[in-house]
Amino acid sequence: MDSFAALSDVTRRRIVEFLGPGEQAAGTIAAQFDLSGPAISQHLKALREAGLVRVRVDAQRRIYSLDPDGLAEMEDWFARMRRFWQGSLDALEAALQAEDAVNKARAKGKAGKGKKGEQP
Amino acid sequence: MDSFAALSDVTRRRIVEFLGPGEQAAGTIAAQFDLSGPAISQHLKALREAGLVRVRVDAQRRIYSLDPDGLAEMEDWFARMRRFWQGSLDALEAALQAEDAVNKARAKGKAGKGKKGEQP
DNA sequence: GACTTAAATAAGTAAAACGTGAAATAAATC
DNA sequence: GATTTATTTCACGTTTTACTTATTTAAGTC
Repeated sequence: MDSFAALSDVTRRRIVEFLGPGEQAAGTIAAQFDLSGPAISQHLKALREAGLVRVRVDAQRRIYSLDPDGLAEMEDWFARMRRFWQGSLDALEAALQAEDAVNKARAKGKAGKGKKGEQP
Repeated sequence: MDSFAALSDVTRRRIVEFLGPGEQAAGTIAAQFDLSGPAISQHLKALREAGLVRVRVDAQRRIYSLDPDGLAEMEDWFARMRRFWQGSLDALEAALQAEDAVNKARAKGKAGKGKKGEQP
């Protein structure tokens, strides 16, 4: 299971959020949810295998914490994508400004007629 | 389907990546994959409903593009979480430095005994 | 108006995900 | 060493997902 799939589940996302402030025992995590222990245990396994959390053993307890590496890896994807969609945002702004200019021009000259999607 | 679930699928993620550089017709997108047209159409629907992409109609063609809003919304989650795991990273660095200091001290004094994970 | 092109929807299916209760594992306590 | 505590693993039912092919919708083109 990859990191994205791991975070597709709301419960797992909430677990990650819960671990934000600091490490927590499996039982403490489970107590936050209206689900059976095994259910949480399986979610933790998924997060572990996705490299999003780490376990530390303390007697019978398993103490879970965020794995910054796994999370950073996901952010990388967004960083890579952001380059593009930031561009899109810029393009959108430009388009809106252009449209605005056209509207102003129209208001002045009140020229009519035009198919869909043209910017004269 | 929420945005995270939408991106949990590799194909959908690849579609988003493919749309990075700019808008593309559904057919062009489908051509990138070894899947039937309907399969891609369904993936596009999922991405649309998640608010990650937009469609524009051009005759029979549907031109898809990234929806910066939807993508930004996801990044917000990471931004919110980053505050925490940045802290964790700092803690990790501190821990590594501390470990380093200990190792140096050991090298000097050549004291033995320790748990697993030491590099003699 | 028939035909082609482009895409979406419908219906069905096999595989995966998510939950449960029961059993197994393992450390601490009495 | 039997019992309690914390958690995981197992077996299994239900629901969801990701595909497929067949059909429908809709806009050109001849």
